[in-house]
Amino acid sequence: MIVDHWVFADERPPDRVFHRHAEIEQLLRSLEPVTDGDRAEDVLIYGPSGVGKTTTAKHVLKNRIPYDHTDWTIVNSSKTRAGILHEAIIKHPTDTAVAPNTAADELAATLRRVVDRPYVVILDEADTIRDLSVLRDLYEVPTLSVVAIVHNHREWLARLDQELQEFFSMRSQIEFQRYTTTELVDILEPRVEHGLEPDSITTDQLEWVADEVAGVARYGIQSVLAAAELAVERNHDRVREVDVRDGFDRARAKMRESNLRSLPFGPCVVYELLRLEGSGDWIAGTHIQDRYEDLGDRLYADRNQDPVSRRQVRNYLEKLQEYNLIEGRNETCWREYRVVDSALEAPIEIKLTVK
DNA sequence: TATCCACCGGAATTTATGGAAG
DNA sequence: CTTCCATAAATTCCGGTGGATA
Repeated sequence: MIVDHWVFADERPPDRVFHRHAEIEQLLRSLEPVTDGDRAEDVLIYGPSGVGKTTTAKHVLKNRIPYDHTDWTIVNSSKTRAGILHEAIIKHPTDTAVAPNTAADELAATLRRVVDRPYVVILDEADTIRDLSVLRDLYEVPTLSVVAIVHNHREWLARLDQELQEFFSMRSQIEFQRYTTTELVDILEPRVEHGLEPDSITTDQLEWVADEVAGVARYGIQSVLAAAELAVERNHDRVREVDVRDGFDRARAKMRESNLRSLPFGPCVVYELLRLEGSGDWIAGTHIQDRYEDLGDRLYADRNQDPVSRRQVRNYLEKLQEYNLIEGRNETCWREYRVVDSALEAPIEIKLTVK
């Protein structure tokens, strides 16, 4: 049934980009000056997750711009001013060596010195950048241009200071909308063709998946894989309706599980506390904080760490929500939480002694 | 209705850690 | 070894909120 898992991996770029023609053309127009060796126009790309923003930007830079005209890179692991400048320097083809703890001003100077022809820096997940003044540093590099990729462009622009805000508002903004069902089917089909045996899954079933995942490609791809996996486990010779139906849950569960595994010990403790105390029911935020305080050192008994403050427990709860592991309700006072999947255990062991 | 109080979460500040340069 | 600069995590501070109490 499944002939190639890699086809479904998040990191795998698609063979071609579907249904982003208008967006590609618009991006190309902004980047056009680089073919004459000039600085490109800066671009703001926005839209929800999983709709091809990063994929499209990468595709355009990689395949649609002649390489001998332009250097480019994608920056997404760094969230601070110095981190972004550092990444932009070391990823520049001049291979400049620079220490990771250099002062930010110095990094900005180095970048200005090193870049002497068009250089496009893609700022992926730019809404998570802490210090947006880095945009000014980048702007002060004569031939450097920025492609910023964000979820909410209004919020992002609001965080900029007056001058930068005006600057970016004047530049081209490209909106990416959710894929329609038929568009998403076109995206799923080549993966199915290369990743599964022929006739493993019907077009109707793909349409169902595309519809269910509301235009989010990543979720759709994982759902197809999950359905195929279930079919294999159940000895079905092709994907059946029940496999598709259960595939959605499995896909979500897998995404949650990998999220949970990526979290450090502290948030895991709070997660596990909430899971064991609540068994799926809503629990007052204060109660979790109380329990955490009561248990105190015992939670960290076999670790070289101390328990953290109540405030930090609240930060953990917020983080767990971002990762879709828990839900919260009541915005102001009397906040309550519950785990999304009470069967999902954190990869740690804690003992809940007397209540 | 007026006052009180616990809680939430934003923002500023401190702490822990680590690499590089002097 | 000490100093400098960086980051991420944690703590401290505090204003807004809204139920509780008199």
